[in-house]
Amino acid sequence: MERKAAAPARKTAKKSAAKKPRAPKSKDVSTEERIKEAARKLFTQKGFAATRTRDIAEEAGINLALLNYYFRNKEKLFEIIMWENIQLFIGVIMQNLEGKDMSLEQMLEYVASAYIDMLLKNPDLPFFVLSNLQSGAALDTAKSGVFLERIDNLRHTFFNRFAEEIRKGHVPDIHPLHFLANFMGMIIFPFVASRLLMNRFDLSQQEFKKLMEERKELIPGWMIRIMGAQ
Amino acid sequence: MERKAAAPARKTAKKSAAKKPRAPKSKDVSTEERIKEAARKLFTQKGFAATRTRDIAEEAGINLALLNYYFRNKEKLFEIIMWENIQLFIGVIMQNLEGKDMSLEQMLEYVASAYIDMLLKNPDLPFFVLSNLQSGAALDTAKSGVFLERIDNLRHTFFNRFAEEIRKGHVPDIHPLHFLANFMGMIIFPFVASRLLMNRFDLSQQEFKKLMEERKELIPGWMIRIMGAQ
DNA sequence: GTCTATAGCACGATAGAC
DNA sequence: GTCTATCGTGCTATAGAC
Repeated sequence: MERKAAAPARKTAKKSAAKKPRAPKSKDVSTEERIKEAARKLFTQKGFAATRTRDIAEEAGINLALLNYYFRNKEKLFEIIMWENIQLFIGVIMQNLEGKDMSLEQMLEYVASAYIDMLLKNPDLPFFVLSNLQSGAALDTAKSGVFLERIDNLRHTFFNRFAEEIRKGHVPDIHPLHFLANFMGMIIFPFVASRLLMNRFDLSQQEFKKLMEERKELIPGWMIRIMGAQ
Repeated sequence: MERKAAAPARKTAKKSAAKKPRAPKSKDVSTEERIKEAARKLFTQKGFAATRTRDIAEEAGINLALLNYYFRNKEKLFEIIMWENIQLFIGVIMQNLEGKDMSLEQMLEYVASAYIDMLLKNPDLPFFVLSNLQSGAALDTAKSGVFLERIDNLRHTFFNRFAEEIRKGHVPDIHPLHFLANFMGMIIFPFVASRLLMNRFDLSQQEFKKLMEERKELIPGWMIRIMGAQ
């Protein structure tokens, strides 16, 4: 009857997993950390549903059972990774700005530069974070809400100073959201659309990276122009 | 032994599915179209892996087996939705621009306005499209490549005229990618981060929508400023 | 074309030896 | 702490009646 493959939906994932000589990780990293590292990589790249615990175990070079020994289950592990990623993602924005007494332009330069550096190291991060904060993502919608609250409880130094700055001098009639969206969009969007852009302009990874480096200096200038009195 | 629930990972999805009186869709819509509509909704919201064929069937008000009757399997159905979404997503950019002889500013206005209208109607679209074009997404990486090629085969009227315009007059030393990334980022990013922004600024859906409407007129102005000679 | 029933497998989680 | 072996179930896909 030629049945053979009733549920072949997984052929994709299995293929690349074939053998792999169990990554020669140094033993000085604890097993728990190895699992988290593997989970971070896979969850961040493929999302919750598309990642299988078996893959995490293999990537970490340990047995599947250990995953449930250290972290209770897949979901718990995901939430840990999720929260760490969120902190990384928005942490950049609010580190050490309080009390630094910078000008607006200096702030923009500082944040843009730090953010782009971080994104060059973690290109998949914005997608992961944003996607899991939007509704209807991997987790229960209620869960996203919890994270959003937790985010809000961290004081947004940059957001606040940014909004304040706008209210003070620049552009009276325009909602601060506009400028924040522009700023973050200019920084983050190219990473979210990197494949599309690299394809469009026929760029190598190196060339793309170089352009992103350029943006560290360009973006603050653009922002100043945009925020000038209308 | 208290086993009972060996794989409780699904509690989330099952809950909301409880009964639902089989949506009173009008009969003049073909079954095939109903399935596609349901699939578009769910795939776009939750992605490939997190969407179950059972949910699609229920959402469409038909039996599961019909899904495989019309479309061969889950993956085939996904590819159809994927491609239609891509066309919607980048189609806006290149409709009727050829031979219209607009100024740069007019082009920016036209595209920004059309794009934002489309995004207001399909807020989940950018996430879906971008996420599935980046590597390591729902589908095999090779698949993304196919789509990228297909995209490139559609002539990018706007991209071309945009890049050309930049080369002609404005800003000689800056790579066109920068401006395209800025433009698309300003348009698309707020939708990708809508939850975060609405939460941050304490906005209702209505208020958010209104701000997006504002951006139709603001973005072209900002772009002109940015692209002015440095 | 549309349904019910079910095959068959892959997954997450656990038991239990060491 | 770490492993192997296995359970129970959710899933996709199909067979087959109507």
